Amino acid sequence: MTENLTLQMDDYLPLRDVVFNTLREAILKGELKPGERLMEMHLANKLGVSRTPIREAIRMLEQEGLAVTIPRKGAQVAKMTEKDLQDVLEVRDALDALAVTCACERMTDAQFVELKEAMKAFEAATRKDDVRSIVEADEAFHDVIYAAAANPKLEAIINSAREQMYRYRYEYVKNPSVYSQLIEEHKTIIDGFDRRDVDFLKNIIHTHLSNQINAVREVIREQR
Amino acid sequence: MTENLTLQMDDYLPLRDVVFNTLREAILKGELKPGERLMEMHLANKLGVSRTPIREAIRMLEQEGLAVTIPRKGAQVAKMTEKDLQDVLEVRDALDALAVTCACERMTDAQFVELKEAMKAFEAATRKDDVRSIVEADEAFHDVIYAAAANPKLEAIINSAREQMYRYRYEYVKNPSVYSQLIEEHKTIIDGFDRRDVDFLKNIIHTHLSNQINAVREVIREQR
DNA sequence: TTTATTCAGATTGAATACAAAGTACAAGAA
DNA sequence: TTCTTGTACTTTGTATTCAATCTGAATAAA
Repeated sequence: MTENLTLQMDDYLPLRDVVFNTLREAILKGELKPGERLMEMHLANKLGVSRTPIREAIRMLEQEGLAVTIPRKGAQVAKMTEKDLQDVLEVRDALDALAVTCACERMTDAQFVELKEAMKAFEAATRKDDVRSIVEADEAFHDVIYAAAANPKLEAIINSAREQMYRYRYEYVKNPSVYSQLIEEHKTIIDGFDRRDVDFLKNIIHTHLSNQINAVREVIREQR
Repeated sequence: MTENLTLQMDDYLPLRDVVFNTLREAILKGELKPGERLMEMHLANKLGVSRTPIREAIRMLEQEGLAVTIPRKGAQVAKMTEKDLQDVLEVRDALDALAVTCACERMTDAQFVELKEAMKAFEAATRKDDVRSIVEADEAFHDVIYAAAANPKLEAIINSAREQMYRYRYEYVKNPSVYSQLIEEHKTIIDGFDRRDVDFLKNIIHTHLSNQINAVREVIREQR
């Protein structure tokens, strides 16, 4: 359990949402580790709220696939097996293929500019060598593509899919040797959009994803 | 030792789950209509429980996309616009394509038999002319395919996607004139699996899905 | 008439209280 | 020793309570 779980009091947001965001972040960043128990009283004390908003937040995490509850035993941070990872990546591959297909058709010039800027921001983040900003910059880059796909439902589903592997992704990005490769891939993606070459893009995205498998797989192996 | 004390402790379900299932069913069957308010006290009285499990169930529905909550105003059954439907179908098309691709590779002989049986069950259900059993039989048919894909994550994501349009689907299936078409399509799908013809299957599934669009679109238009 | 304003009732948000079940561990029996 | 079993303690499940906020109708003001 992490020592400094503190609530980000973005007022006028119900506590359940604040708690949800806090726990979600903690899980994705690895502060709450897979298999770790989510005890209501403990979290309530830690966050200075009652059990009620904690419980509601847990129900939400559960539905997101980030927590698993066993009745009368409590919740814990969801674990992910290698098979789970494989499965999610299979899905993301298909969804990302759809996303680039849509984005290729629908991306506006402004969004293309945005994508190039996100690319630069990512490059800058890798130079800062701060894992958190790198992950966020990468996320932002892909968000531009998802937004360009102009399909909010797709966006939501991709987000829930990628969320499930993001905890492991943090570990992946911790390794500076992958930075240059990621930058290269992002550049190639921009090139693909420039030429509006759907098949090329699908390929790149596929590579981009599968490159992550082995590294993340390593992390999962360790955790057992 | 008492050998056959079949303790069904396993089927104990917390009230929140019972409530969740009940509300979910009610929404999918159209008993709770899009836009209808989900008032905690009201539901609590109706179901004979306190507000606590109701609130937790609402949080779960929310995460499933079946309800929308406005802080301090309450929850209501999620509405779906035509655009939403289009978007979800686009996603389902991609996911179902993945599902048949995987299923084509991985389907066992036993599962193929199961599929043929699900087909017969569906045909039988259409003869009974009971909307609920028809929808369930159709669901079961596709479940066999999803199971054969051997990817639980994919299954879960497809389920959440199709759940979002199932309420409208009920309306679609109410029209007996589509029965024969559905039966025909199911037969063709079985044929495709028999020949292990992925491209053919993707095509059929695509048709199968897009056939639903107009009918469901009609329902959505009416509701405004 | 129309527009503010106030206030009571309705409804949600959060905390607390109590009940039921699970867990851990020590004492005693085999 | 090892295995029960009883018991105190934890933790979850559900209900209840209290507080905050919203809604809408009645009233007052323009």
